[in-house]
Amino acid sequence: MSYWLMKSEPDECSIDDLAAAPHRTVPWFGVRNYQARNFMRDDMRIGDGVLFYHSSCAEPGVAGLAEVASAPYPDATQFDAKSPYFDPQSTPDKPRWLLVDVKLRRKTALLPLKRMRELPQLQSMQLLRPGNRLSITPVNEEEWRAVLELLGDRR
DNA sequence: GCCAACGTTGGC
DNA sequence: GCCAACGTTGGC
Repeated sequence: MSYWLMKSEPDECSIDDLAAAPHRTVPWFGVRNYQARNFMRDDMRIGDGVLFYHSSCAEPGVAGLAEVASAPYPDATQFDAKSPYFDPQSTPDKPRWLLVDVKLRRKTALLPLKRMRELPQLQSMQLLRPGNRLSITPVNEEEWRAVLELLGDRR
């Protein structure tokens, strides 16, 4: 069992969009970074815990808890010439970009990035490293527990 | 809108 | 294979 933090721009897919999706599940499309892809392709397992993070918005932070809900499979948007995520170099028999489905466990009170930066028990998180841009980062068990504790009784 | 960080591209 | 230029991310 592993844990992850996955960034989503609320304009694209917010925690409420995830809650409203069929089966409260969305394909994590649009990742075009090899490191992030490799996490989905090689390291994620169904049932892994996910911190659903709102980025590029007024109040960035963890907005809910989710889980990995599928094995990796090709991201359909890479074959769609009209999609901003279109990749002309990718072919259906040799897809470059794989994704997993992500399923909501529960929406939480927002744990703002600002607050996360202040909490000593979260300082090891990759998210907080200066210049971190990776949209998917591993979360270790201590960090996961610490975040759960912070979110625990604020349903 | 600025800018730091860093991934990607392409010339050599 | 190096590395400069360029593009993107994302907080502020």
